[in-house]
Amino acid sequence: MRYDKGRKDATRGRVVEAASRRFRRDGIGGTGVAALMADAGLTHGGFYAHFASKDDLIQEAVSAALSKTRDHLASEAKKARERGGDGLARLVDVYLSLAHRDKPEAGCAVAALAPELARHDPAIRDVLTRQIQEIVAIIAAELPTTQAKGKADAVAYGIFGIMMGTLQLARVVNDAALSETIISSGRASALALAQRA
Amino acid sequence: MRYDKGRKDATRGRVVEAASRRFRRDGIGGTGVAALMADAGLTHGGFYAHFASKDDLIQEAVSAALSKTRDHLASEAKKARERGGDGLARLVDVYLSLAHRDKPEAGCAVAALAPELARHDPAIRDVLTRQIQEIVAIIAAELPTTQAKGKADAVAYGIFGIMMGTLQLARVVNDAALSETIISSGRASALALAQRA
DNA sequence: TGTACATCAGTGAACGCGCGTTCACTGATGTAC
DNA sequence: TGTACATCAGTGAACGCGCGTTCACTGATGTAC
Repeated sequence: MRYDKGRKDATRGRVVEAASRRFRRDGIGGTGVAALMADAGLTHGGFYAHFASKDDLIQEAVSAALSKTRDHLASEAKKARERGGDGLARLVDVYLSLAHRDKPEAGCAVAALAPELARHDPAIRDVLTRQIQEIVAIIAAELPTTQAKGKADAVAYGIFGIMMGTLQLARVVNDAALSETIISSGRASALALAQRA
Repeated sequence: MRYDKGRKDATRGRVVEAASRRFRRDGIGGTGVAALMADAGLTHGGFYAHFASKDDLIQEAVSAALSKTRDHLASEAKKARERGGDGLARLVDVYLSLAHRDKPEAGCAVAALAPELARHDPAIRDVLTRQIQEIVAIIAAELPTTQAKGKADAVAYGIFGIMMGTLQLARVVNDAALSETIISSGRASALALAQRA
């Protein structure tokens, strides 16, 4: 082995990171292999030394993005709880924020890509399914009263649906005031739903 | 004029209809001009006798799709009300149904295309913004108690967000049982939200 | 310590293909005589 | 009523371009001597 053991892995990580940002910002179909390799400081030809195909990268990049979102939401909720605050309210505020609306490339991959991913390979959707369940479990764990697990999960799916749908609505609408109204309506609705648990 | 006055308009309508179905099923980027012209029984070259560009058609096709969804939801809610039933419950059931989940090409264009449309021209998003407001107004009109309009609209945005987010979740998940659970959770949550108005 | 070498991550030209768009044309049609 | 004609909706070859992928190569590197 001529180069450091870690060097190729580091490069690969840079490509995954660049792809995960580009995909969320421009869509998967809207992101070419050449563009994301350039983001990682490489030329397009090197791509196939790291990945079998674009589909292979999609799976990894989407998975990496969602893991980060999951960890971020969990840690923000935990921090708020430890400060004596409301973990769920913090989670909802972080997700339904202007910062998240305006930075899709650093945000939730489900909100950025759900319809496009629904048209992709089962392999990609398998990974996604597991990760959605993980995020929903984190929401369920922050729900106020402890009831039957099924009930908490049902409410948590409703809350994730409202967060993700509201974020997309706020992004697609072409009116700044309306977009902010939508975000605060979504926050209030998500929290109201939580009371029901 | 050599052909009937209505003939060209009829052809144009067929192209818009074919496009609106294809876009919702395969995505806008995933639908080529040649494919949608073939759906309408024509060859690709004729496209520019009817539309200035693909973007021009996108605006019209998305608008046509959403108008139909709006009218369908409004008429189903009205019929239920006239039968003495709950208009909003009917609207939610129609939207969050397995039939809607499995037929994106005939369903809500916002659920099928929101993230992709958010990346398009302001002209397209302008039309969309107006049509989303119309759909939300229909939901608001079905809300149980009459309160301040602002409050009803806020709740209605929450309900539309939950319907659309839940439908996308049910479509992207690769597990039939989970998908059905998500849909029924979404229904219950949307209805619970309505009680709050 | 200094040099020759084998490795292999990364380069960039080339591939076949489908895209949106253009354009010279064709041929079915309604009208004028 | 029958024919010649002008119209123009629709055809299909061609365009330049960017896509995902392949492949012969280059050159920076760690190691062996």
